[in-house]
Amino acid sequence: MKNKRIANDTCQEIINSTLSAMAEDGIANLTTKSISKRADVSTAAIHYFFETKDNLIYNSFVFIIKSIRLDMLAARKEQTDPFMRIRGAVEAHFSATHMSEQAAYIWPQLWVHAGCDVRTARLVRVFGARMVSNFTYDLCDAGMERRDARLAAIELRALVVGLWLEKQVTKYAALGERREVFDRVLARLAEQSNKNKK
Amino acid sequence: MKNKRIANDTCQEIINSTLSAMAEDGIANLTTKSISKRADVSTAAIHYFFETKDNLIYNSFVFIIKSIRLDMLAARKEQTDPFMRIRGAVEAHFSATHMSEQAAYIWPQLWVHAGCDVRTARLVRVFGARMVSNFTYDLCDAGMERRDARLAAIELRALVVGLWLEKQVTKYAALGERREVFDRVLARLAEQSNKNKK
DNA sequence: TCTTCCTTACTAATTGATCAGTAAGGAAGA
DNA sequence: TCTTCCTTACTGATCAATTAGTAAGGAAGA
Repeated sequence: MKNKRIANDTCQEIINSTLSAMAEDGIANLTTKSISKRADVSTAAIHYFFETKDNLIYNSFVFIIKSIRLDMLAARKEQTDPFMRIRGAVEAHFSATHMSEQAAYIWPQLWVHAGCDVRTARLVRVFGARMVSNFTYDLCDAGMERRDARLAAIELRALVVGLWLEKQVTKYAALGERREVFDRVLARLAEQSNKNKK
Repeated sequence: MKNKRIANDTCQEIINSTLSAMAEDGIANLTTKSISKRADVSTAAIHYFFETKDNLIYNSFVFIIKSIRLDMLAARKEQTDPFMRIRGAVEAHFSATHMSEQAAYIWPQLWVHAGCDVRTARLVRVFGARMVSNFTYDLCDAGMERRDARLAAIELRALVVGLWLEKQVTKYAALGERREVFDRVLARLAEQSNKNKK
């Protein structure tokens, strides 16, 4: 309120507020006023730091993509076994530790925004492509042939997104079922790549 | 313009306009004015038929869900082989024949809206649950055990949604790859259920 | 003093919604 | 057949509220 020289913190606070407001009320009801209230700053501060509302939204998306990306990379580095790397990446995707529960609701908003904003579309595309690329690498590492690995990676990524959406939005499956589906797929892939090795 | 007594057509035109406006500009930029322009009626007409903007949005969502649902049911009825039924349902989901290309972009908007509207949330949940239920039935029909069928159905549904999203938004895979991924999964399930039969 | 960070105070435009009014047509009685 | 009456299906004008964005200035540290 009175402390100064914390511009970076203020910026971050505005971004956090943008994400939480978006998650709760949807992008349709996202206003500079609602953001400024949550961040406890004036609406003018938003324009001071981000110029336009559109730019703020884009930068908020960049922030979460980066966060999850970092989480996934960190989870990968801990593991040497390729399947544990995949599992770690997926877990980071699902939990996103430092993100609040609500922030998880950002993904569909991201996809929507990608539909009418080129920058956001690229952001989403690059993130997805990297995930597939990582999975492909891991599966090759596990002994799969390049082509099979690529297709399996695409399948894996689609599955992760689909299961994520099911958990967050559609919600027809029981808690254990989701986990079991994923475990089975991983087990099958492991079996498949072992067969290749022989 | 001047013709009256075509309320049903006008209603439908407003819904179509809502969907196309939503697909093009996103739900964030959806206004009664933009809808009324596309439908070539006054904004007052929108309120006359749908009372509130929110109610119009909900009814538009109901319309597409029903449309796709009908398409899927029609596709299922044509087939006797369980795997062909699954394939038909998925194809209907991907193509949505009588819908324009743009309308396909509605899904993420639906998921977003489900996040802050209970009615929409139920709509999405029921649609997803029915799809899983249908797939489970088909897989049982093919010879799978109930439990396996249920898990495979959840996997299948997640895969369909994930691949759809990849095609529409993320766009990292080539045209053939998507098809091949799905074909492989179906082939594997067929093999799996054949093994059970023996 | 200068720069950084942010507020108060504002505006012009747009928003969803409401209003009174009306043209078209069907139903019913004479 | 003609008149009267009522309902349906809208329109154009207007509403208060809200919107994103701006201009000016102040407080505080360097």
